[in-house]
Amino acid sequence: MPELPEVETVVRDLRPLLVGRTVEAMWAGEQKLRRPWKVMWPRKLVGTRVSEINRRGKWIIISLTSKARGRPPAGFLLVHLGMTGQFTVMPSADPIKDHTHFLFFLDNRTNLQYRDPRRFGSVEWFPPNTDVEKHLGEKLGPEPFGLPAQPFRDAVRASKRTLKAILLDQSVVAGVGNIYADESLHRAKLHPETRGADLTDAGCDRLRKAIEVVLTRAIDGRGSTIRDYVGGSGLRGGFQNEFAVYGRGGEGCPTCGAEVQVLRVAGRSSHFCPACQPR
DNA sequence: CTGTAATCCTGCGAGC
DNA sequence: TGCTCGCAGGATTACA
Repeated sequence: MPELPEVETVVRDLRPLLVGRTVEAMWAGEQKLRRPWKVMWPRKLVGTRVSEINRRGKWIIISLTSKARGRPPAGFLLVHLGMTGQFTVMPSADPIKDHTHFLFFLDNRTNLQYRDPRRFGSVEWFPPNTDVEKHLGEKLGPEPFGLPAQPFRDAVRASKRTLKAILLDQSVVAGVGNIYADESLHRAKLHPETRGADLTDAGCDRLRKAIEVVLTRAIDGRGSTIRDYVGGSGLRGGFQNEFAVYGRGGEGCPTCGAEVQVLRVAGRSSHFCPACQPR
């Protein structure tokens, strides 16, 4: 579900609700997430305080600090929302929904909760001396904002894969998923099956800028809710109403009116306008 | 190197 | 209604 704009919205929502709060108690369910996690949690996270929450690609990084000397070590929580993850702060009095996998009870009668019906997400704890940015950076490409032109051209043209596959590859650019890959390709007027190696300088530059514009607008719209997604305070997104092609197969292209087509590319359904995005 | 399919899961809409 | 089928925002792995 969540791509960069959704994750960014969650982080922005959660920041004022979480930073400075102390974890007073915690609960974790029995079901496995994508990676083994519960056993890694020192119970001692109780008593720690949230000092920061940040995003890198589609990952959420929560920094926990010890509240006082002699208290247990804190560290970091690395969270990925997978397809259906929801990460919210809610009043403790609210009922707990199905598929909730952990709760952090905070010091102001609220709790941080992770809910994920399909359990494709993950939650991992790392010790205080971990360089989380570096750890993520080993597999993640750069953030898609303010990218310099030449390295992006080089990265795209180094591959003979389709543009769709390249955009979904988190090691090229971090944060783009199926929705925003299709929307970016439409904005750049590039066919999803075009080969990276075949792009001109101008094509690479259009694509780079299109990604940035699309993601920025999606963040402004608080992300896209197709089914499950909610932000950190439980609010749905709004950008789904501005899709040019995603989920609009058979409907008219907003630019030229031609019928939006759907193809399977890189194993994912890919929506594009055959007139605006010729091969 | 590329592409494809399967895998991890639950839920929902389409079609019969 | 109720059933089956296919598909869904992600990421990894095995295999051709």
